Amino acid sequence: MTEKKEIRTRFAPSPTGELHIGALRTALSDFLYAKKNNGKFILRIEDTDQNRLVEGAVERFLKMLQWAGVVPDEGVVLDEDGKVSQDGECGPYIQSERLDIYKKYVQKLIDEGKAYYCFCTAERLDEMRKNQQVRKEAPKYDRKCLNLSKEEVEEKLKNGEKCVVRFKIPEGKTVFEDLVYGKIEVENSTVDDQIVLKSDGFPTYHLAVVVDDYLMKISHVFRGAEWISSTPKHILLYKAFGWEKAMPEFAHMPNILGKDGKKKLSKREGSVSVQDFKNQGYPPQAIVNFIALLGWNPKTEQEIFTMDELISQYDIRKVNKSGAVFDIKRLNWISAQHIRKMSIDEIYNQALPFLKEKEFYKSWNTDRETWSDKEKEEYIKKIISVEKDRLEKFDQIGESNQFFFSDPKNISSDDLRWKDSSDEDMKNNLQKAKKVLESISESDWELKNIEEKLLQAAGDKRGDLLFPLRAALTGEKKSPSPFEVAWALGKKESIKRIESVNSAI
RNA sequence: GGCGCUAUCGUCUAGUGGUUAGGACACCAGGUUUUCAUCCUGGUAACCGGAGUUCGAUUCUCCGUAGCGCUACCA
Repeated sequence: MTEKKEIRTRFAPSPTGELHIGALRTALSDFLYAKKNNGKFILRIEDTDQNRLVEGAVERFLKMLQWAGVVPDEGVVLDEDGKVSQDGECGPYIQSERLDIYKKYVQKLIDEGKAYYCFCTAERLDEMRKNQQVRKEAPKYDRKCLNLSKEEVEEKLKNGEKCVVRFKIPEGKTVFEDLVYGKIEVENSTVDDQIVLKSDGFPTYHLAVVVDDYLMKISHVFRGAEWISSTPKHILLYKAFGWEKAMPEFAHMPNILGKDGKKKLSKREGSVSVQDFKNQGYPPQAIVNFIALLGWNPKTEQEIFTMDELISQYDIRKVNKSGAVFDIKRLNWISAQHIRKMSIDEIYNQALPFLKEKEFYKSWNTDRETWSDKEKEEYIKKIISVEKDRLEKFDQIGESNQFFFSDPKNISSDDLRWKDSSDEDMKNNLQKAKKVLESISESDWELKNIEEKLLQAAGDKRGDLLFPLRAALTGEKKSPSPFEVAWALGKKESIKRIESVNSAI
């Protein structure tokens, strides 16, 4: 008989800065839950504090969500041209454009005696709180203005006295079931008569969030744990409006903690904004995988997830209650796993912007005037396939294998030496390696062939042949295998490098 | 101070009224490998404390302790 309620989740950030990694996690929960249940994921902007607005923040939020693949279905979205726009039946989705709506509902509360005007000055409130502190009482508004007569209120309003509207918290006890934290009970007497409408005509968060979630038919509210103690205010507001039946489910998410394991992850310990992680070259899939696993864990022992796998397996009810420390080493590992699973083309597309910033790339690039773009691309892709299993994030591309982009640095015979072989042996072996490589035609210049031929020539004394070759090709004490390096470098360059080393020692 | 919440290896976590308390990251040691990385094998390492309930508590209850959050005309 009862129709199943449509699942509608929302992410409702304040445009006061960059998208925090913790906020992305909340948004991800919203997104995953909506997708799993065939629902809608809505983005609303909560800009009721006009003093803290940051220029361009909304657009940057949206861009980061898009990067992460956490894209809203409704509300404030990016249009085809990447411009901020709004889409949906329940708009506007920006709170500063909904002032009339809030005023109407506040008036309703006042008319029904559930809210009242308050003309107290900031000074008086400060004084009051100070005294309460001294008396070791909970700081709470003393309801002075609740006793104002109708005439007094009208008089003051007529005189244009500055005022706010407060919600009159009813007596009793508020109990609710949080999807993550379970049952939470609060005595209403410990809750302050919350300001719902500020003197500048803007609502506070508490009023706006309730009105909007109701009007936008939000079924589930996922938000940070810092909102737990405010939730009773919101529930009481739903009741005051008579919207109990439409009340959403609440799920509060524990904080992501910094290294000390106590405080919230903060700027002083490095990256906190999604933009920072993007700039460092983490693939978005890795960030999503990592934050999904922070405070949550599937039944299986699986560690690496695609977005689709997360959608089918993520369960908000299984999210942990305690905060989780952000462990960058684990992120790096997860990131490396994702990069390994990517195709060469995919890595190329994502890593190229990082490579282009590198000095060693820039000079290599200018030295390759005669190369076509296609030749360059092919070369870079070969390097990527060599580095693929060694990469944690895209900005590491080329970094530890710069010999691909410039001549190897000068190496001494000791750098070439395998165990205790003599200089003479090394020279002979380099000659031998060179001959082997020369015997492979350009069209047969494949990794498999190169490896096969070299191993054949080396017999059971692999190090004698391969170590000097590798060192000659790279000029480094450590590097990928000589097969891979020779293959990526190409026949001509490989032979050239062997020759130049051979004549130097 | 008041209110609320939390507590398993260093970290992310699984788990149960009786388990050798499991996995992953990190770390350490071996092995494979021409070096590096990968890969394989092994290892170190945890139930915050105290009572109570119970034949038996990491698990249930209470009390501590510690930490976090809220306590704004911020969200």
